[in-house]
Amino acid sequence: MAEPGKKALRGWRRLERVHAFVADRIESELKSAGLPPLVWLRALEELEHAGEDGLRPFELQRALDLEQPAVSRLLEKMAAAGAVARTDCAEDRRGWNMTLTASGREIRDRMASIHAAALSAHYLPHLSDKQARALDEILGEFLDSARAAKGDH
Amino acid sequence: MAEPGKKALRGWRRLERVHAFVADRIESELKSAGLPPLVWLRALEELEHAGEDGLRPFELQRALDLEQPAVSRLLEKMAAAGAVARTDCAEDRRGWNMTLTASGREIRDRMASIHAAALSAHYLPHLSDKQARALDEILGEFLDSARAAKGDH
DNA sequence: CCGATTTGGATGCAAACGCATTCATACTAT
DNA sequence: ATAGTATGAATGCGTTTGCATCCAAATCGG
Repeated sequence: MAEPGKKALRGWRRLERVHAFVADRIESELKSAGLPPLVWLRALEELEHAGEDGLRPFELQRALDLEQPAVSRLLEKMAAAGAVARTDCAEDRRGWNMTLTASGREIRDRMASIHAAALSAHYLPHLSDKQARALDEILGEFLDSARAAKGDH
Repeated sequence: MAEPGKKALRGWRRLERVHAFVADRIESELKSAGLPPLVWLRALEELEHAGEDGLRPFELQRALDLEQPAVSRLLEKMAAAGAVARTDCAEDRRGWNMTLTASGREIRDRMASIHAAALSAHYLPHLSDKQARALDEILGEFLDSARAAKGDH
């Protein structure tokens, strides 16, 4: 294989570092606020977005791109914490619908607030508006292209 | 706090997704080639870059931004695999110098090759040259800015 | 010099994760 | 109907991680 462009490779390393830098700070600020890890926020947002009936575990799995046992255990913990409720699933007795509870919404709000604060403190200050827009656009096109590549197997 | 710009926040989410997408593929291609995880490559590269005397564990820790026990165990495994060697440290009898072995260089080469192939397959194709350059530059400035922010405590 | 503190590194333990397996239900074809 | 397969979800187990602690050597203060 031809050696890939130096600049492009360096870009990937930098992306790794930026991700590690910001993700680290988000997680640690959630933790020091006594809140669960970031993946809960993703899950709670998916459930909120899904509306009344909630989601089946396997739907959440696809949305979050996690391994199946990870979802199983995540939901177990979230249910134990009262953030979600299992309701019987009429059309498939193997599974359940997981729905957001009032307490889950409260947790979601507190997490979202810490999350936004962490980004305001550790992400936004390091980008100009122009850079932030360019980044968003480039990464958006990356993801579109990657999804297309996955599509045509 | 004021609500941060929508575009900028979306940019962060996208960065997370791109990172997860590419990192996942790198790790899984290393694994299916029977090679150790990506962090070994980082460590081996640091050691190579450090030259003759190698590095102390705590130096590696700073370079890789890992927790101290993680480095301790990583080096334990790398030593067990013959990729690195511990040599006594003259100037501080608490620690060692870790140096690269011939076998470590060989592992490094094989990992670097898989790594480059994975990026060629899963990262580069989704960016134009222009986008890759822009990304590299924006993230470079981000990291400079972030480092500066850490510097002035 | 000598006690107190700091720093480099390892280790014990509990929680988290990845993988394979298992169980139950749903689908499919004959 | 029924055998065979495929899918949703949970669980057991070995490995990895994170945190706190611990030990030893180095540094600092008197």
